[in-house]
Amino acid sequence: MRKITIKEVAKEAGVSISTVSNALNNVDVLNPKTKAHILEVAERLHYVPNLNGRNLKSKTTKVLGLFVNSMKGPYYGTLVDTMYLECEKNGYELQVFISKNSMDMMTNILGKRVDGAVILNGWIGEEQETALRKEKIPTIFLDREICSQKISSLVFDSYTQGADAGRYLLTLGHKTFGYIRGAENNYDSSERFKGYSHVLEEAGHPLLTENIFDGFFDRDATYQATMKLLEKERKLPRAVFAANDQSAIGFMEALRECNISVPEEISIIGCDNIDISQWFTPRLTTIDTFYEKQGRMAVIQLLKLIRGEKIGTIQKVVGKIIERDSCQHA
Amino acid sequence: MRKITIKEVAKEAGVSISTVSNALNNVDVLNPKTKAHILEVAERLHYVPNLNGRNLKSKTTKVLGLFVNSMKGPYYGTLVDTMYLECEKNGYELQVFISKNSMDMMTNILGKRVDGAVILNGWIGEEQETALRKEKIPTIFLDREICSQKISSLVFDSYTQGADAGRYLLTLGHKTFGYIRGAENNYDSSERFKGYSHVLEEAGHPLLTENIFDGFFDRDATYQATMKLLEKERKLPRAVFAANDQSAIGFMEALRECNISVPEEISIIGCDNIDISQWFTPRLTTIDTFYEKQGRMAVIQLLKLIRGEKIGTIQKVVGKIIERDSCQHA
DNA sequence: TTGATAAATAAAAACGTTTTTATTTTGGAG
DNA sequence: CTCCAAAATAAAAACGTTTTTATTTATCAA
Repeated sequence: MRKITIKEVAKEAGVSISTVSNALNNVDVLNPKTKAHILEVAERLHYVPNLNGRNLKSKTTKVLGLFVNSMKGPYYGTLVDTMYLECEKNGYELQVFISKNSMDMMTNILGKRVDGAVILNGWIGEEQETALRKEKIPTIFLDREICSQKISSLVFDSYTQGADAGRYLLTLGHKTFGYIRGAENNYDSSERFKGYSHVLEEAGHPLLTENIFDGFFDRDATYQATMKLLEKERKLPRAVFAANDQSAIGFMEALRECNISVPEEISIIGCDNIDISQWFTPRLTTIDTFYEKQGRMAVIQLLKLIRGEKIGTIQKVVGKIIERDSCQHA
Repeated sequence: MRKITIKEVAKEAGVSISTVSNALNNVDVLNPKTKAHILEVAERLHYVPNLNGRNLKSKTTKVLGLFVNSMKGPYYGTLVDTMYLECEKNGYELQVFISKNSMDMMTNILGKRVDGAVILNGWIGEEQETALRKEKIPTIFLDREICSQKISSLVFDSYTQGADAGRYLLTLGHKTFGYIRGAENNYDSSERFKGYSHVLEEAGHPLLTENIFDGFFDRDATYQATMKLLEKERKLPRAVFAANDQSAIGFMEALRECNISVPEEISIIGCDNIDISQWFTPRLTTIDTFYEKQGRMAVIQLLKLIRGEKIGTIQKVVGKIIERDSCQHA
């Protein structure tokens, strides 16, 4: 049994291939009867169009691509699922491209495998940015602020989140502060740091370098680092802001292990409001970044760029503090 | 500035397009000097091959596809990341196709967008299965047992997992048992159920219908369902097996809310050994399903099918009980 | 030098579609 | 009937590659 192409369908139905194509893409130029007949034949032969041929000629794929270098962590699943929902609503497919090297990513984008791209944490540099700009590929960046005709940014307002966290802890009367930072060179982590430290500085309680800890956005890494820290018997700050909830939780786990009680001895506020933060004991005070919303907005904005309804902009999603049980007055 | 195709590169380099193609795909039939020159020109013009054209003609994509209907939950991230690693090692790309309808999925597979497919939870039926078999598309199923020339299954030995859980709880001397099942019609959930209930039955302590609870593999759903259940003041079984860790944790959270202590009043064993199970209090006794291993094995097996080195088989990954703090003697 | 062979390059065909252009068929008005 | 326009269909071109086949150029033994 040979491979069924549009040619076989045409032959079997006794029409030309262009007529089959028209029937398939419901162009309403056909006699309804012929169309029905062709569709019946296609169905019977189990014809499935070759997407490479189709996409090559039509220069469109109806696919949006999400480009990431990993899927680990509670964040991605939600992001993908909300993006999918919005794509489906608009007749687009969603495909996720995993890649730790920016070349594969660029090949897929510039090689026309998608109509538009959402880039989360490709380690892409100046060169790739300009390539995307020049080729006018509709693109949304989730991890940096850049914008051009076909490129939009949709980032968390991380600076303000940091500032809010700082102000909140100050309101509670704390005087010594710590920060658990995320991955190096990460936009969100460094913005949160800037906002946080700026507010503390202004209030006359600057963040000391020795109180900046590494968490890498990771629960386990933070746990390990904190345990190591605690071996040294050094004095900890009274209030801590973690760059994300996972770090906050890893931190609290280490503290619990060492019988340091939260929030009595240390207040801690996280960021992201991931599912688990409301289940942990003590329930984690955190900043809701509305990251489910981000996925939806990214798709909506990307479709506008594709359709040419809008040119690129930089949008910032503001967060909101969720008060729970991990912070208390000094 | 027009779009750069292989034709532009050929003209600029003063050679034919077939020569450019040869240079690009490092076929070693070219004069090294010409090849270097062509590569230099391609680089300078920022040439990127159109993947649709390439894949159309060459009939291969060097892409493996993972087909799922959702990405939520701690399981997927790990699966994807381990699959990616194995793909990369073998010169393949990994792309994840999200889709809640089986048609999109089939279009992508039969439409030749991937060289092989790993199917996790497409709701695919008889018809799709035979289509895949007939077309001889290399495929790995992670959610059912089927096999043919180009189709392999790689499932958890869920029956044995269930039986092991049952035996373990029996060993601890328990007499009344419960089961928190997963999504309806789910292979793993029903296999675990079969193994579990069979062992209990044989031991003379059959699982009562009233002690089968709905968890849908979901922490929150299980929590809600359990809270509802506890309103009724009915007697709970002394030992419970949950179809996955998330359910186990949702269950324990509800119990804690109602001041029922684990493991003193109820012993509970989960399944999967997700990250969080070792962090939860009490630390969850569970069955390690080695699902990171599954991702790697799936890719390895799929590549063998693609290369024609092997024909389809059904493989079962056996699990192992991890004893922690959520179970104790009756 | 010549001729044969190998090496290097070019030309043409093919992949499976959609799109553009051309042709045939149909349906009325006169 | 005949003719013309509209409707329906078919033919041909195009999309950007790789692969197959053909041609040119270089190499070297006689």
